Amino acid sequence: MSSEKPDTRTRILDSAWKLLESGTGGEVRMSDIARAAGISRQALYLHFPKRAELLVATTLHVDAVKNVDARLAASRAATGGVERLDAFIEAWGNYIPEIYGVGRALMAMQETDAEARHAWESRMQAVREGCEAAVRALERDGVLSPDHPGERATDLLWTLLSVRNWEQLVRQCGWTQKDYVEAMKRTARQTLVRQA
Amino acid sequence: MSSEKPDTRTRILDSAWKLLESGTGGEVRMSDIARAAGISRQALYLHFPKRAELLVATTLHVDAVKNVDARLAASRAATGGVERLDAFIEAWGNYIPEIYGVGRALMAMQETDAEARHAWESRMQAVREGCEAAVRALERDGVLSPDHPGERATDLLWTLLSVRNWEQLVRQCGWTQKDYVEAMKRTARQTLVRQA
DNA sequence: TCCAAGCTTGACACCGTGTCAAGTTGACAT
DNA sequence: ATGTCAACTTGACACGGTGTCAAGCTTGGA
Repeated sequence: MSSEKPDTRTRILDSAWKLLESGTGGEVRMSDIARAAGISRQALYLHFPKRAELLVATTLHVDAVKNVDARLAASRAATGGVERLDAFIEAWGNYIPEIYGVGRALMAMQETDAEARHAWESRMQAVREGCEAAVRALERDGVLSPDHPGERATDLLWTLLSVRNWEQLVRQCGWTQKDYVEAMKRTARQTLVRQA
Repeated sequence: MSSEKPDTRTRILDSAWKLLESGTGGEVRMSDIARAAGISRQALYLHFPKRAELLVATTLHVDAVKNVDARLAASRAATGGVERLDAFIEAWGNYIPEIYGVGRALMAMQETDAEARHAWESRMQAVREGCEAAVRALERDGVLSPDHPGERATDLLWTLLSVRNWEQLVRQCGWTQKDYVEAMKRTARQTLVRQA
């Protein structure tokens, strides 16, 4: 990793990201990425022996560029349970479109490639933990709805905030990003927060 | 269609369905289906020239066997808006696991195959219409939440009841089917029905 | 001057889909 | 018996994408 010259590697990662983001419709092939990075297909395999590895590296690269960790962590600063829930949904919800292209490719590979599946799952783990933290904050404040015992509330929130749901509402139904975030906040509050 | 002997065709469809349902982990290949049906791979292509066609035919076959239309239609019998919402969620929610195997394969092909995408979308159209009908019933009763103008309520319900969400909650989080249906009913009521 | 890293080109194996040609089998009609 | 037709068989192959391998070229540093 650290022994490698950053130049070419970064160029590859940037190209891959750009191609995946623009979502040309068809799948993005290794040869496409190589061409975009200005190297041969075989040289690309010198850097990333497997397609899945390249995809994983690209997500990490995007994460770093987009300051994902920092943005998700910041949402934990809110003191009140409900405010924290809102802040988390806002942070993650607005992050989805920025990583969607890469995530989409990783999700598509999940079905076949074990490595890709593992990568995506561990990636989602961060989100899962964010959901968990938000639910715990609600619990601490005594405002968590009694409808969802155990981990159910976390499961539900996690599912509600899935990339697939964002995809459906924003890409297919044509919602704006703002609409999406507001609706998710409202829905989460209605289902997870004990009603007075 | 009608000119074809039903025997082999049905055997193929049954085999495909069974293989897809059992979800062996890996993808189900044409050769797997042919072997299961007791014919050669090439003969399978005689019946279904494209993989997507076979998948589409299999879904229709499953639909027919499972009486999908009848079950979804029955949910419209409920008079009250809220009861109809409940009935629809119950009908569709309990139908998901029965068609999941085939749907999964079709969803996986969506990314690459236009025919598969179209088939899946037109398939989901029936669900979408069910959601629409349920929302209209709420509207007629004057109990639809004012939070969701226009088609938003339908979009939200449709997304909530997506196969992916079922997959996540039941297959990944380990919810029981009953838990899932109850939670969806509750969530739908909390978000779509005007709170007193 | 030599070496090594990083790249190049070209060839190829593997796998799954889809196609094609030629031969086999069995039912039915004359 | 003979013909014929449909459904099926085997075997071979094209295509596209991933991943591998070998051999040669270029460039910078000791």
